[in-house]
Amino acid sequence: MKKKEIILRAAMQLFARKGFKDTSMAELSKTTGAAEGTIFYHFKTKQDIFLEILKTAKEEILFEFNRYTENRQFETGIEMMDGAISFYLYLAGLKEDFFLLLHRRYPYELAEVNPVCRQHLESIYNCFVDIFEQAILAGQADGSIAPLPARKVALIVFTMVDGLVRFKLYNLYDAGALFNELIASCRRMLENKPVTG
Amino acid sequence: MKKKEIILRAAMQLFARKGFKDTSMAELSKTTGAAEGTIFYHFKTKQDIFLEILKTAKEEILFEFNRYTENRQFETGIEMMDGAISFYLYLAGLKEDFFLLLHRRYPYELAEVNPVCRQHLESIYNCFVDIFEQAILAGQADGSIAPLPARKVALIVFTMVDGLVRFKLYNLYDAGALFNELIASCRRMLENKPVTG
DNA sequence: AAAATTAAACTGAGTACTCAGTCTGTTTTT
DNA sequence: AAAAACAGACTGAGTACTCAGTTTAATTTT
Repeated sequence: MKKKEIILRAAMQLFARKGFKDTSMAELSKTTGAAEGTIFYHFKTKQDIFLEILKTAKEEILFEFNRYTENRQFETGIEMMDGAISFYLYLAGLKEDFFLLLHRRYPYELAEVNPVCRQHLESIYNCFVDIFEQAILAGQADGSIAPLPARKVALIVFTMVDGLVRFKLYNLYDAGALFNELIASCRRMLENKPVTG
Repeated sequence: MKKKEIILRAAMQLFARKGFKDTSMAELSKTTGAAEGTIFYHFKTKQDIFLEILKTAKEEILFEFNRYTENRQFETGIEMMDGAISFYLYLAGLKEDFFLLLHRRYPYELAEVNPVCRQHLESIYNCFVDIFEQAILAGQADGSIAPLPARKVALIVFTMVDGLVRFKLYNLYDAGALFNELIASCRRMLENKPVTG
């Protein structure tokens, strides 16, 4: 593995676990074995390291998302939603450091002044919400999901699932204990209840 | 207003908007008009300022919660839930800086090594989740809410509402546009559907 | 009521330290 | 030998916190 990639990976871990500001170049140099000069040879600034992490992660998530949608077939939209929630939680476990980073304030503060950062973040979030929206639209087509405003409800489902991830990352509650109830709650929220009579 | 209180209020605003680490004592000194020495006369360390902010905020939230529960009467548990959600969003608007602070990583990182911080945070979160749980229990007593595990579902509702607050605070989506749909989604999730036949 | 005493609040220059980023030079690759 | 990659000492700005001393306010003594 090239020094540049070693630096990127270590920086992602440190920025996620300790925060951007609380990670010094000296520390990054020490953990990677690369001299500080080497780091600044590959990246112009500390911020540039962060932006490249975000770009790489975005591409990896889009890749994982495509792999997920390709390999799965669901009977109904509501089952697709179960799968989407599971996928998000699976991804949060697979890329825990990145999700930790996404739950820090730094990316959003940078996004307010840096359009490149904003675009990366938007791509990532749109990708996530799209997953849920597509499940809802599919469910509405096959009749398993009620006729609700798809995008809005997708956002609400996203806040639920992402909130669970936050609980887990911040060690607030045992997120695993809530998983089944989360799936069941989503079903009650979305399911089509045919009007009788 | 005493210097000490001026310092506390300014520190809350700065810690919330800029972050704990990114707020220097020099800046706090400048915005309050108090010399740096004065700040350290009133607080032993920078961290102590944060802990006192948390303690004060906790007391204020408990006070607001009591005022809320005293002055309201609801017909059914499900209506009480609507009120609880509105209360949370109202509080998040009233004490925006504090909610910004609560959505930073610093409090939770400190909580992992500082038991006083952890206890303050637990009191605050338990208070919030209690509000939702009480509504669910009331609704189950009067038959308006389905027999679900009250605490777990209360946590899920909390993640939804707090997620909406996060959207608003981080300027990710227009939270106001989701309010009505959030209330409706919660109702679908909780409502008792009597079995016919 | 004026003066003397005490205590609390406040000040800002100073301290030791950390930081991102630079500079100069060496090694490795082409 | 030229170019790319690497190394680490160095810089100057910024950091939380200290301390010796000053100002202000309250209390006691005359």
